Amino acid sequence: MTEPEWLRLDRQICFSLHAASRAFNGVYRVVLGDLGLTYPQYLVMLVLWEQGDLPVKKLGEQLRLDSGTLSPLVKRLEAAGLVRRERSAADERSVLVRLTGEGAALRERALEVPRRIMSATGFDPAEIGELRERLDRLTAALDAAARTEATR
Amino acid sequence: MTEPEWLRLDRQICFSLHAASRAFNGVYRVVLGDLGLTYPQYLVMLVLWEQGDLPVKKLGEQLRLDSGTLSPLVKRLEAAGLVRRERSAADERSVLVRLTGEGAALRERALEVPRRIMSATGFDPAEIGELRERLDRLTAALDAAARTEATR
DNA sequence: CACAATTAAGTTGTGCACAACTAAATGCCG
DNA sequence: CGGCATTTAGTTGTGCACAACTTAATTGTG
Repeated sequence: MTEPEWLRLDRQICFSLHAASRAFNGVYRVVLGDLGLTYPQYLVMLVLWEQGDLPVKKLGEQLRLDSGTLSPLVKRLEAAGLVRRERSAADERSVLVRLTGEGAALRERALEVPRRIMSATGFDPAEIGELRERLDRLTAALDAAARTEATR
Repeated sequence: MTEPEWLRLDRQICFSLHAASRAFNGVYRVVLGDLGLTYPQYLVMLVLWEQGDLPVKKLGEQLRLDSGTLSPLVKRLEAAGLVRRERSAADERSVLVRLTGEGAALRERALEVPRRIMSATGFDPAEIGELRERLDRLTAALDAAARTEATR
C-alpha cells in the first residue's frame, strides 16, 4: 500500500467515527429535547438515578470527565432545578450532587428514551452489544496508547 | 426486561460511543500535536490534500460541517499559514480555500499519522474495516431517524 | 505540632458543534 | 428590467472537552 493510500484510508476511519459520534449526538438532541437535557447532562442524570447522590469527584470518575467540564454542567442542572449542590460536612473540599424531587421525577419521562434511541440505530440488541464490546476494547487500547505516546 | 434495566443498558451504549469518540480524539491530539493541528483541522487538511483547493461550501459537504464551524476553523488554518482564503472572481459569494506551500508541505509530515493511529487502536486492518462499515451503517440509520423524529 | 504534598472543586482560555441569525451576491420570474 | 427568493459566508450565543491554573481543605511526615 502506498503512503497516499494510507492517508485516504485514515480519513475514512477517523471520519467514520467522528461522523457516528455526531450522528448519535444529533438523535439524542432530538429525543432529549423534550426533557430539556443535553446528551452529557443526560449521562449525569443516568448515573444519579442509578447510584443516588454522589460527590462531583465520583461523577467524574464514572463519566471520565474532569471538574472543568462537570462544574459548569452541574451548575446548569442546578439552575434547571434538577439537582442541588451541597458542601459535604465531613470533608469541606467535596461537593455532593443531590437529586431534587423534580430531578428524581424526570426519571419517569426518561424511561422511553432508550427504546427510541435503540430503534433509531436500526440495530438489534445483539448487534448493539457486539458494537459496544468492540468500542470498549477500542477505547481501552486508545487510552493506553495515548498514555504511552504522551510519555514517549 | 424491566424499564430500569433499559436505562442501565442505554447508559452503557451511549456511554461506550461517547467514550470511544473522546478516546480517539485524545490519541489524535497527541499524534497531531507535533503538526500543530487539531483533529477537525486535520480532517480539513486531508480533504484539501486529496482533492485540491475547494470552496468552503464543498468542504462543508465533504465533512458535514456548516459554516458556523468551518469559518473560524479555516481562519485558524489561515492564521497558521497553511491555507489562504480567496473570494472567487466568478461568484463573489464563494470563498476558495487554497493550500499554501507550507500547507502542501505539511502533507509529508502527516504521512506517518495513519500508521500511528492504526497501531494505537490495536486492531488489524480487517477489524478496522468491519468497524468502519458498522459505524457508517449506524450513522446512516441515525441520520435518517433524526430527520424522522424531528418532523414527528 | 508544623508544614509540605495531595486532593476536590472551580476558573480561565482555546477550540469544536450547532442553532439562529445577518449580509451580500446571484438567480429567476413576471 | 425589477424585485424577490435562494445561496454562500460569516456572526452570535450556548454548551461540551480539555489543558493549565487557582483556592481551600485535608493528609502525611519529619
